[in-house]
Order: sequence, then structure tokens, then C-alpha cells
Amino acid sequence: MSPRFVRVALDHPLPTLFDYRCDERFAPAPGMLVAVPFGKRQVVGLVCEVTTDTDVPPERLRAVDDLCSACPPLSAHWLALATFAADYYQRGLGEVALPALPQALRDASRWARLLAPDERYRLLPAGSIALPDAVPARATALRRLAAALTEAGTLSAAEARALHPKAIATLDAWCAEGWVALDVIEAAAGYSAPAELNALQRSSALGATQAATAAHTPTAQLDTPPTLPTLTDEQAAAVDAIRETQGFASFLLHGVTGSGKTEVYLRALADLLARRPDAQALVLVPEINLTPQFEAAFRARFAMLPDSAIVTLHSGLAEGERARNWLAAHTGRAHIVLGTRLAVLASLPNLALVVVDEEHDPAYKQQEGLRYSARDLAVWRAKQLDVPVVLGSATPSLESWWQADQGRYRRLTLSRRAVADAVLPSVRLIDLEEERRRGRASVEGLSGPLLAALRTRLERGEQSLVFLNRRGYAPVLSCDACGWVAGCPRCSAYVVLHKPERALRCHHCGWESRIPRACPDCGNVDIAPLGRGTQRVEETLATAVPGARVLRIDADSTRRKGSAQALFSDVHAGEVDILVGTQMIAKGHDFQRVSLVGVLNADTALFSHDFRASERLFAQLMQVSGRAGRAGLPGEVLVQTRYPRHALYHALARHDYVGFATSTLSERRDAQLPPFVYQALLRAEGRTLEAALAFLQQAAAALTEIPSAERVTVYDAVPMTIVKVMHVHRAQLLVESASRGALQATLHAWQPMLRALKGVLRWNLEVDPLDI
DNA sequence: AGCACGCCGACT
DNA sequence: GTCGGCGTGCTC
Repeated sequence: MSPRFVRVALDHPLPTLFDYRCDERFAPAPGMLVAVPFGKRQVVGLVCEVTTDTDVPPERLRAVDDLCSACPPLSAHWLALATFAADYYQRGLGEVALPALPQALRDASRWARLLAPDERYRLLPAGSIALPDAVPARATALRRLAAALTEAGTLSAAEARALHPKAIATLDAWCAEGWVALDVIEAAAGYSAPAELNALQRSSALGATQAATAAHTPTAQLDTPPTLPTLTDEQAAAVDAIRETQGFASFLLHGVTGSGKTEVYLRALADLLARRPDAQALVLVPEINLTPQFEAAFRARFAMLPDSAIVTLHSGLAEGERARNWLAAHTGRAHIVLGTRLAVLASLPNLALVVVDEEHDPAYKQQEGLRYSARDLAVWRAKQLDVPVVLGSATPSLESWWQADQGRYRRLTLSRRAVADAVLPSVRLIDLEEERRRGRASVEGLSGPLLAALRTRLERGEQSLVFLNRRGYAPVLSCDACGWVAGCPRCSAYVVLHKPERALRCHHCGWESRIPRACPDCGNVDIAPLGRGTQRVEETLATAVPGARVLRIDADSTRRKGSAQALFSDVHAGEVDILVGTQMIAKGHDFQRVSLVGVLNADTALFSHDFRASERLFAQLMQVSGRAGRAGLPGEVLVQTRYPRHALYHALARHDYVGFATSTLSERRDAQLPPFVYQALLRAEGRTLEAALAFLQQAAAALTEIPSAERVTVYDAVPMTIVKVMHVHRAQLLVESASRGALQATLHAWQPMLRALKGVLRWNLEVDPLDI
């Protein structure tokens, strides 16, 4: 018999596959996981190919240690996805594929436990009668075991062994008596669609009453409204368009906040599962922890499905749960996978519908390691599998909007709020210059009109939101006398004053120090905080709006796990009058009693060097404005600005996303910026700025040897905005092209040259960067 | 990326 | 005399 080799992808920066001998014990196939020796360690790799020959000299070949046969192999489709992502984002296959797996699968020593059938001893009725008499009173360990079994109903082998060393033998004996049964639940086994799905088919495909379906499960009866919400014409048209799709289609669901995008997703999912009970749907959200209502809506609507049919995948899950949910998706047991960007790389053998909610959200862009765009990969996946993808947003990314302009995405518009009496809030701009000219009183940056509006809401018992995208107390601490400002010793950045913690904190590296009493340079004691963050606004409001209960929600106040939930529920419970916060307060939450939104300090983004800053600002302001006036209360948005005539604010006041998108896209076209060009960014980090820049200049010089680079524009190497972080100096080099193909070809040729450049320096290449 | 080996400064 | 700094070289 001819020798057998496997070509394996490993999580390693070299973009090559590694060959191993594979003996007869194993039956490897592409998509399977193997444990292999690598240098001094053992690592888990992904089998890409099974061959009978290899170029590697025999003395260097080593043998596969183990094959993960209990886990079904990853499909050819999934391997193609990982290969595409690796290729497009300029990484090795293993660097993409292996980090996409749950940690437990990447550790061969945990395979047995993870994939072993889950065995549980279950107490039978005969046992509950017989056991109390059968166990002698003095056998305390045995009595403990019997008590635990009676208490919990079932016990795993491990739980039993912890109670009594010979528990397994005892339990087996009890099994023989007919007192206890041993249930075996296959962890990685396939799954057949349960009868419940047929019930789903009968009820919700046509949007008919769900009461009949819900009746046989008590929880469903409680959680599911007896009738589904009535769709608006626009919602119905959107659902029909998605339902009638054959094969791949990209839908851009453009719906204002509160227009009921979620209901469209739910109907599309219900329709899919009714037609194809084995189908799987992938639903991506930017931040699962901030949108509990979204997950709750899915669980309630599909409450008739078994628990494992809806799983979440996100970084906040405990390791074990993440592995279980991933396996549920991989084996087809999970029909709805709700997750953040990392879920786009989940294995979904029966994927038939992809949804990307809030598709414009920058959180879909991974900002370290493999810098992928989950939204873009989601669209690629849908195309590969020839299934529909729905991108939803009130403020689509200009990239997606342009695709729709080109006719590549099909636009579905929800122009009205779905709740009958909810109207869009009125937006008023407060001209700070005029306030000042007229000598009107303001308190710590809060203008007279805003304070008056806040007081009115307090009197009426309504809630207000104050949005300010800057956390901390003040962004700078400075000395009036000599001009000293508190900076970070490790970064080229100012440190932010945090008053509750009585600390200066660097938002880039986390460095902290006590607040100095006097200027360290000149000894002057009049050092003063400059500018305003959420903490300072919270403090100001507490005195400027007497009697108001003020709550602050930002990354600092929600640092502890789960504390965001608690704070938000205080708001929902009406225990808060004014909520101050960063963009965290703009996401996901429907506050029923909020009728006023105040926006502070938004102007800085208008004139940013980052060409995407205004797009982000517009999306944020539209989103936060949508928090006002949801339940019949007339909503009002007050924006404090020094530029009340700026086009962005005018578009905001008219709720005119289309106008904003059209004019911004034409500016982008004139300036030849994305989406009209494709960009990539080479970043270098060195001990000195000179070293980083020198590396980038060498890299730029190397480009001249690449033919396709003729169609690529290369900019000068420049220091990054924050040049130094943690004593590391950073610089970047932008390359761009009107041709995605030319850029890709250039990057492919460039990569090995970059690796060949000497110098002890870290660098990375980012394709389609968001922040430049 | 790890994790070696390898060659020069301050310590029991 | 060694413990340990991080330069550079390799991993089927």
C-alpha cells in the first residue's frame, strides 16, 4: 500500500501548508482536524489535502499524532470560505481557519471530553421509591449520592464521582435494579428536524395566528403574542421580495429606526424554516450584549423550537458554551445562529439565509489579527452558496448604498415607523455662537435651550438622553501658567481625567496615575481640566437640573460584566430621568419614555482628517435621534453646534439619509475616495519612528518591481495620528487602486518581499481599512 | 507566533 | 564562575 500524507494548515504566519505522514489507524479527509507535532509542541491543524506523495524529504517528515474523527469534517464550502478570506486579507489559510474554531477544538487533549456523548444518570420513578430504603443510613457517601440524584433528577458521571469515589459502580448497580437509567446524548451527532417545525410551517408562513402552535408549550404561550404584529405595506413588500428570491440576491433593507426591520427578518426566517425545516440562517448583529431585546425577540418568536435550535456566538460566551453552540451550528442542530462578527466564520452546513443587522456598524470590522469585514464576508458567503442575504440599516454604509445605486444590491425601503402613533422626532439645532453673542446663559457647555428642555421633561415625568461621544471627566488637564498638559509617558497622547476614580488615565494603553495637585513643570496649583466628558456632564446636570436622577452609561460605568444590563433596566424601570452616555446609549434599546435627546460636542467629527468621520457621525446621530419619541410621545432632538448651517446637520434635521448619502458619495467620487477606489494599508511598528518609516520606504521602493503596481497609487509613509502607543512608534503607508484586481495582485506579490525585508520590526497589511 | 540556540553584562 | 538580556533562525 502506498504511503499516505496529509497537507495541514496550521495557525502560523508562514502561509504554507505542512505535510505529515499519516498511518493506517486514521482515515483522514479534507476538513478534518489533526493533532500534529510542530517544533517542540503539539498543535491542532486542519487537513486540506490527503495525498500519496510529498516534496518534503522523508527525514523531515513527522507523523500525525491524532485525528479528530468524532467531529464531522468541515465542508468544502467552509474551506473555500476560509481560503477566500485568507487570500483576500493576505494571510495564511491556517491563520484564518484555526482561530475561527472554538478554543476547545484547538486543544487535542479536550477532544474526547468535548465530543464524547454526554452520559447522564437519571433517577426513575421506581428508584425514588426504592432508594431511601435501599441505602443504609450509615453509608453517608451513598446517601449523599442518592440525595443529589433525588434533588437534581440527573447526574453526570463526573458529578457523581465527586460525591463518592465508587459512584459509577453503584449507579451501574442501580441501573441493573431498574432504579436509574443511563441517557446518552450524542454531542456531535446529526439531527433530524422535530415535529415542532411542521407546526411552525402551518402557522407563521402566512403570518397567521400563532396561538395554535404556541398552545402545546407553556413557555411559548407566555412569551409569544397571540397574533403576530400586522405588517405595514412596506414590510410586507420586503418580506415578499425576500421570500420570492431564487438563489443569491443581496437586499439592502433601508429602514428608519423603529420601522420594524427586525419583524422583516423574523418573517423571512419563519418562512424559510417552514419551507425547509433543515435550513440554517445566520443573523449578525454588531454587539450582542447591548441588544438583548433583539435576541429576546428571536427567542420569543421561535419559542416552539427546541432550545438548541437558536444559538448565539460571540466573544462574551464562556469557552464551553461557545464550543457547544459552535458544534450545534456545525452539526446542523442549530437552525438560527445569532452572533457578532466572529459568527460569520461559523460552520453552517445548511446555510440558506444571511442577515446582517445594522450593516453600517464599524464593529463588523475586526481590528486586530485577521482584519476582516464580517459584512463583506457574509455577502460573499451568500453568493457562494447561492442564497439571499439581507443587509439592514437606517443609515447604510456608503459602500452598500453605492452597490444598490449600481443595481448590484436590491433596495427595500421602510420609510415609516411601524408603530402607528410614532412619528420621527423633530430636530432642532442650537447655534452656540449665537447663544454666546446674545449673552445667553449656559452652564458648563450646556446651553440655555437644552437645559430648559431637560427641565420641562423632568416636570412632565418624561426621560431625556444626553449623548456625548467622549468618556471621562475632561479630555485634558492643563496648567494655565506654563501651558503644561498631562500626557501619557508611554504614548504620544494626552491622558484623560477620570474624576470618580481620581485618576488620570490613558485611553490608548491604560496607564494610570494620581491627579497631581500642582503643575509638575512650574509648580502652579491652578491646573484645570479642559473640555468635557460624560462624567463632567453628569456632574453638571446633577446641579443644573435640580431634582433629576442622572445616570451615566459608558465604557467606564459598565466595566463590570453584566452591569450594563442592570443600568439599562434602571432606565426602563423609570428610575432615571436623564441618561448621559456615549454611543453605547444609541444602540438597540427601545426606551419607551424618552422624548428628548440632547447632542453635545459633535462638531469635532465635521472637520476630521478621516474622510469617514462624517459618515460615522451622521449614522450615530440618526441612531441616537431614533431613541426619541418611540411610544407616542412627540420626540425632540436638540443638537448643540457651532456650525448650524453645516450640510450634515441639515440632512439630519430633515431625516434625509438619502440626501446625505447622495451628496457624500458625489464628494467621494470627486476626491477619488472609497467606494470609488480600493485601499490597503501597510502599518509598521518600531522602537523609533525613523525605523518604522524606513521600513515603509523600503516597502514602497519594492513596489516598483511589481508589474500590477503600475495601476496602484502609493502614498508617502506617514506617522500615525497617535504616533506612539506603549513606547512603540507607528507609521503607515497607504496604497490604493481603482481596480480591486490590480490591488489584490500587487498585495500578493508584495507580501513575500515584505517578509524578506530585514529589520526587527512588526508590520501588518490591512485590506479595506476603515480608519486611515 | 512560539521556542529554541547563542553570545555578552551584573550577581550569589 | 552563572543567571538572563533579547537578536536570529526554524518549524512538515
